[in-house]
Amino acid sequence: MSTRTEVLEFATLGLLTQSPLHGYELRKRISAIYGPFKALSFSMIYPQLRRLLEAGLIEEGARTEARRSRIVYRITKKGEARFAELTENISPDSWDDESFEVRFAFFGEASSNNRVRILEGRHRRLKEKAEILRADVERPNVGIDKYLEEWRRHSLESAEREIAWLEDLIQSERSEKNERKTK
Amino acid sequence: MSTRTEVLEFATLGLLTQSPLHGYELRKRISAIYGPFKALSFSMIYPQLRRLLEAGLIEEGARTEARRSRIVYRITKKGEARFAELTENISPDSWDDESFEVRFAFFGEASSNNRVRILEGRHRRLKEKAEILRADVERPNVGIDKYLEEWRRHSLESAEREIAWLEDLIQSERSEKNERKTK
DNA sequence: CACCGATATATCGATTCGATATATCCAATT
DNA sequence: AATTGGATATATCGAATCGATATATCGGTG
Repeated sequence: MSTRTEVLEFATLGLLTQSPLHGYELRKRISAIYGPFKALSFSMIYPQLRRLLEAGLIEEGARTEARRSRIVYRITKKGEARFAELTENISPDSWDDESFEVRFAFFGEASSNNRVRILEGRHRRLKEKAEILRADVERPNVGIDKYLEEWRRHSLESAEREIAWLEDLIQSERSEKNERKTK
Repeated sequence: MSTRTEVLEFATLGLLTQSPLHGYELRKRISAIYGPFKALSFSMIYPQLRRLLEAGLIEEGARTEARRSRIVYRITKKGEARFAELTENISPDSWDDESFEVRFAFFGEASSNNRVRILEGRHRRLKEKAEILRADVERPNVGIDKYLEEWRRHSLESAEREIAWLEDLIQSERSEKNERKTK
């Protein structure tokens, strides 16, 4: 799941697993995952839907008479299988900001093992990032712009906060799992 | 400064203001501004340098005999003027993540007034973002995935921390200015 | 019932990325 | 002294992606 196209395929199948949708609504929901000020462009959505349709991963639902110009898509068996496959299939790209964001938004669909693996991967990646930033920040700096340094300090803090957040999540994933076991 | 090309032009001129550089080194330094795991691609750098050369904003420095395949560029008067112009010319795009990051990295080159204006703009933008997230998080949620909600909560916290960070910076910018005045 | 903003699908040119090619420099190894 | 390999350095191409815009319909308001 490295390119945006792949991330989009995952998000599309994931959302259609929950309920049938048309392109416009799909775009809104994916944009909502990305958060404010970061919408997904239409030119990705519609060609994408056609691709998935041709591949038999989604199918056209019944067109309501009321809104003629609206095409509702629902997921097929094949599409569900593909989504499950993508969910299981974690690559190092999954720790990238956007990939992680989307994977995280569909955690409800994944297994607990899977959730933990993804959280740990993201955790590892951020640890690496933090180490690099820390080395930059703590090095006695000669001739480095003080504002750039200040930005790095802030980035380091952000990374550390996300690391702590991930640790909490991993913790609670694990304890939930144990609870289920001992029940 | 909306497109990546424009951000890159700003960063290039800014770095060349500080010292002459060749493409490879330029790319490394711009990537350093972006932080770990987010490099700039070569296909942006070299065509960009040619454009700036043609526009007379940069010029080829003396080629050292030692390293034949290395072309060092330095900024021209015209280039310096252009950089000053870009520094002053703030648009709403300047509050976008990437634009702000780069502008911030060249704060040393800007006037104090300019610094404050940029910080305040970013502050405004993040306030807006935080409000939207807060509304989402605090709304009694029916049927929203608990992980997506958790992600929003985390995003809100990050935004709030950056807001506080910006407020500190604005504060210290202002007090420095006053100190200079009263001297 | 006329208007307008939100809904809905669609496409195009321009931008940007990712992968790769080619060659050089330099330090370590043999 | 020759060889190897990894970092340095410039360059380009096709594919992916964006941003802007066109077109039409829907639903509520005056």
